[in-house]
Amino acid sequence: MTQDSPPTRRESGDERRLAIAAAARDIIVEKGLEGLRTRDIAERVGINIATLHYHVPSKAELVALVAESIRHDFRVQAQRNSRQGKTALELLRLEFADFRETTLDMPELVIVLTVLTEKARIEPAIRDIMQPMYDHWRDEFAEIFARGIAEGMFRANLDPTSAALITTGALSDHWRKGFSTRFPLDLLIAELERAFIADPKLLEDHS
Amino acid sequence: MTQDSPPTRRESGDERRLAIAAAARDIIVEKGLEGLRTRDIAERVGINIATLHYHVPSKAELVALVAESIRHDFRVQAQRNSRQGKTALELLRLEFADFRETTLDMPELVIVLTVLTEKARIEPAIRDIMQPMYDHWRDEFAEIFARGIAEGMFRANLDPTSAALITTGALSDHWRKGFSTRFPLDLLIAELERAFIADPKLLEDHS
DNA sequence: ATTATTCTCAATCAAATGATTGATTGATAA
DNA sequence: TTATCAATCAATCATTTGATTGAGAATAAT
Repeated sequence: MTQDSPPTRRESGDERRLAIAAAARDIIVEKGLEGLRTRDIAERVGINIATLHYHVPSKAELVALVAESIRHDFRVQAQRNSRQGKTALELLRLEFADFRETTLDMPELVIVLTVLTEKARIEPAIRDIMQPMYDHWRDEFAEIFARGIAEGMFRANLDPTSAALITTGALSDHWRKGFSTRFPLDLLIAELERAFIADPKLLEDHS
Repeated sequence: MTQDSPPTRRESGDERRLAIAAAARDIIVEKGLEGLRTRDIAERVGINIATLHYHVPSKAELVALVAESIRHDFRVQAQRNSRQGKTALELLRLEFADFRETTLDMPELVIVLTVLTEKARIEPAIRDIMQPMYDHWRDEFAEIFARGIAEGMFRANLDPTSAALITTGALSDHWRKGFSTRFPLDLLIAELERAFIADPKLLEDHS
């Protein structure tokens, strides 16, 4: 009776909230935000509904919790590779590599991001969390493009912000439509490079 | 008593279904798909819930009806301008103009499209309706790019499908984030042109 | 005029759903 | 040891919500 699976194991508040967020994300991936039920989350975590409400008071706060967990995951992901002493083109390729890794390692992350982005349109609290994520991503590209123009590597008539929006838009859209025919990401990225580079001869091929 | 607003004016089945779809779309824009309630639709149309169910048997069919109505609107929109005897660049600009018109005239249309695209991830019946729309849009761009390369107007190293995905992705993403800082669409489109054109000198400016 | 069909509603159901209550258990500090 | 707090659950509430029933009008067909 002592070696059995712990009958009433107790988790700390933070652990529980993490588990709740994870379960909620799983369900959002499976059934979308409409199909998200507090009962289902509680069941998946293995706790009572009342316990769920003890840790996360309302459903609105639950969705906010999920949004925060997404933001956290992206922050972690964004800090994996060093950005020191690299040319603009190298930085651009680093961004592309990061994106490829993320979509490969955690495709669900990207689905939940999409769902919450739509929710952000309606719920200001969610918007306040999601908006800065996109802004930051876009600004990163914009800065890379600006530097690349100064280096003479990218087109002189390139508008950094527009190019950044095109890039993030194309990448977002690519993963968003993961359900449909998955076009090779590498081809898309190669075309993006050609779109912004000053001279094709500058494009040494990279593995 | 005869000039008054008709007390029990009867609509034909088709008219009612149109009104129901329109009301549903309004509510989706306001509250998202989660906030879509049959009662709210009935109230907005001015009919009883039972009457709603008479015309549209279930909620699933209701969402499908909305999807169909979206498809219909896009079909109509796509056939406004003639595509006869135009160069690839002219065709590309026509596509851009169509997009600009649509997002200006019916921004809600685009919101509902986004919502249903997410729904399509989960619901095969909706996917079957939405998927061809995106495919068609992308193919249209791809064909324009292919022709433009043959004409020598677009870059010789351009991959038509990739370029089409970048274009539709960038445009989709732009309207999707309508809630946030609305970056000028014209700047985005101008950058897209520069990204695919063979020689900047070929870009005569257009009003 | 009579019949059939289409359209409409008041009333109601059954299930789902977010949330609360009141009590219990384990850990922690005094 | 005892008082306090954090974590948990069974039971239940109050609405919400998609859907149905059964009956009655308006319209069209014969």
